[in-house]
Amino acid sequence: MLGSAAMSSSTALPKSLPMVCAELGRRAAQALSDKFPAHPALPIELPLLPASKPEFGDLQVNACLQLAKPLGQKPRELAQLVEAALKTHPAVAKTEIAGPGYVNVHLTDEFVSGCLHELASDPHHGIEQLHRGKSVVVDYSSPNIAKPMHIGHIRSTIIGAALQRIFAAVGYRVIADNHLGDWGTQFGKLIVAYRNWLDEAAFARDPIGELVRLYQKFVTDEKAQADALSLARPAKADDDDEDDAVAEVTPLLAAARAELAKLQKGDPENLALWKRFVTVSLAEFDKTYARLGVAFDTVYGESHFHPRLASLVAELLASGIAEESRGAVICNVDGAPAPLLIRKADGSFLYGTTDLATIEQRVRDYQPERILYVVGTPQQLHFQQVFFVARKMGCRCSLEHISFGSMRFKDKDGNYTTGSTRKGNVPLLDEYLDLATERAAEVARQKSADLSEAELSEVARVVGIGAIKYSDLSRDRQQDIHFDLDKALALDGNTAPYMQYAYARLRSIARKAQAEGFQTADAVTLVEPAERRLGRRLLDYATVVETTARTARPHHLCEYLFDLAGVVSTFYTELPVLKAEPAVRASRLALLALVAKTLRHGLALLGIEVPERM
RNA sequence: GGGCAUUUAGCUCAGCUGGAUAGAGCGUUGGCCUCCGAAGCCAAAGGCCGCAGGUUCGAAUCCUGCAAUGCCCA
Repeated sequence: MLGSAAMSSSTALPKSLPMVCAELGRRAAQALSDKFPAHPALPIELPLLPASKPEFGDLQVNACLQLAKPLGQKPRELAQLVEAALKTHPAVAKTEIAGPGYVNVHLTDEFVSGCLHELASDPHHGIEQLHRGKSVVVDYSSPNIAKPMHIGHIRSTIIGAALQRIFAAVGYRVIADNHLGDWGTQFGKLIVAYRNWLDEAAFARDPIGELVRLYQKFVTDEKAQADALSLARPAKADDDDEDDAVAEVTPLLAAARAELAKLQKGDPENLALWKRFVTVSLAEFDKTYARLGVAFDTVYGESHFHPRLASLVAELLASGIAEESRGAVICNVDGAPAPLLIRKADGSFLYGTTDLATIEQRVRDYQPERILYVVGTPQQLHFQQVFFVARKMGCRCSLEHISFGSMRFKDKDGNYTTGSTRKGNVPLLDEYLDLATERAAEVARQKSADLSEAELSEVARVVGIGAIKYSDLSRDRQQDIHFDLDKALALDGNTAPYMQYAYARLRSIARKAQAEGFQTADAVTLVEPAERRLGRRLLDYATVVETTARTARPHHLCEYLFDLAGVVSTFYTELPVLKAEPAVRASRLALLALVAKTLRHGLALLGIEVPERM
């Protein structure tokens, strides 16, 4: 094996930040293992981290502090070995040992400039296609048939769609699946209500609205029947599962159960009605998805898996994964407080049963490396159970619950409470999008008087929808969301419009340059600190996208883009571009073009469009 | 009762596998448009990182206990 002196003879400059980090990390590790051969504490590659402050340079090595004890050395002495190995690398301008044993690395401007040049022509924008040949399933949105999408659906839809694009950007084959809630006990009620009380005109105008009205009429009328007969009813009158447990039934409930049983046996008339509910609901959902720029690869609703459930349960019983308990079929789950119920005593199946059948199909059809469920935190136990059983069934892929917190709404007193669709204090998704677009239009009319009416409405759409998406994506998923309509619709600060504005300004500068016939340089020259900082920051993009994909946390990308927009805003207020001397101007135009490209690319991954003018 | 999360500036939130003096946005205060777009830029004030122990060269980050809040299961 060659020593570190031989390794440093390589002359080719690496072409990306991840590449140089890997090379430096190997060199540093090599330097230490030359001194301490085959020591177990030594890794193959020391991690090179981004510098925690600009004055510390570009990269830093902290590992000397950790290795000091196992190697029995003083941290600073190890740091000297590492520093000596790093400072001869062609991409390194300067190194220094600081504090108790940090090694700070400053990269050369030539290296940064070379990476920028590479970036400008790279179709993947510097993002390594590390996952080519692997596939990932993203299960998201999943609204219920015959119910409108409300604001609670927005997180799953927007986060899921963003992950769909982000995974594709790092090379995965992505299968986005909308696992529709299209099968359940509510359809018995809906069929009864539809046959008895349908208002054709209302249904033609607003099919989901009419289905909701019918459903609600069923619930109130049934409740009235129960009261008249003095029958006890559970407190949660809207919970279909609760109704199943009711022993003394009203005529309406009896009818609903009968229709449900017919539907489940494949009665042609009921099946046709059910299909109608599905079709009209999907048509409505598709309108909303189009507004949001969301597109699925597959829409396998729960009903798709229904034919498989009985045999699946039988197989699980036969293999001993499931067992009978008080008439029901359950799967015990190690470490969970409760087993997974897969068949009730009355013979009906549950979400968990469908979920297992779904995993089975996905594994068979796609052999995915990962399956992600973009579903709220309340489902946590459920997924813990389902994943455990799926693994017992032989599923080897990574099953991940991409959870997010519950929505809490501000009430009249300014306190946050859990909203309720039934109380009607939860905005419908489409109305919310309308509201945001109107708000954006007001601002646009005020700030951009020179735009035509057509341009204005396009800007309002892009900015309004973008603001909504960003307000969801920029928060880490896990926590509850304190939803404040005014804040969600705000267009200043850490918001999509801030970045869209930066983009529009960059485009404006580029247009003027083109009109003047100014040249854009082939390569960027970094002279001023603000230039250097901006160029350097552009190189982080690829790593950020990779981190975002790995952790499935889009807010990392949001944070980066917001920071980049801030850095470029400072740049163009501090430094002249069009008025700089020609050579400097050409370089800055190239730099800004790259920033614009990065902003557009990153925002596109989040599903946010950018306006050329606003 | 059992389980899972959360607690960081007045408010809403970042803080990647432990690393150098804890960061944004909003709000507050003060500057900047005869100069490529003020939906912008610059600056200031504002913190026992829930509390108490522990682990170590080093803890907002890891461990234990406690408290508060939220959710799930019966």
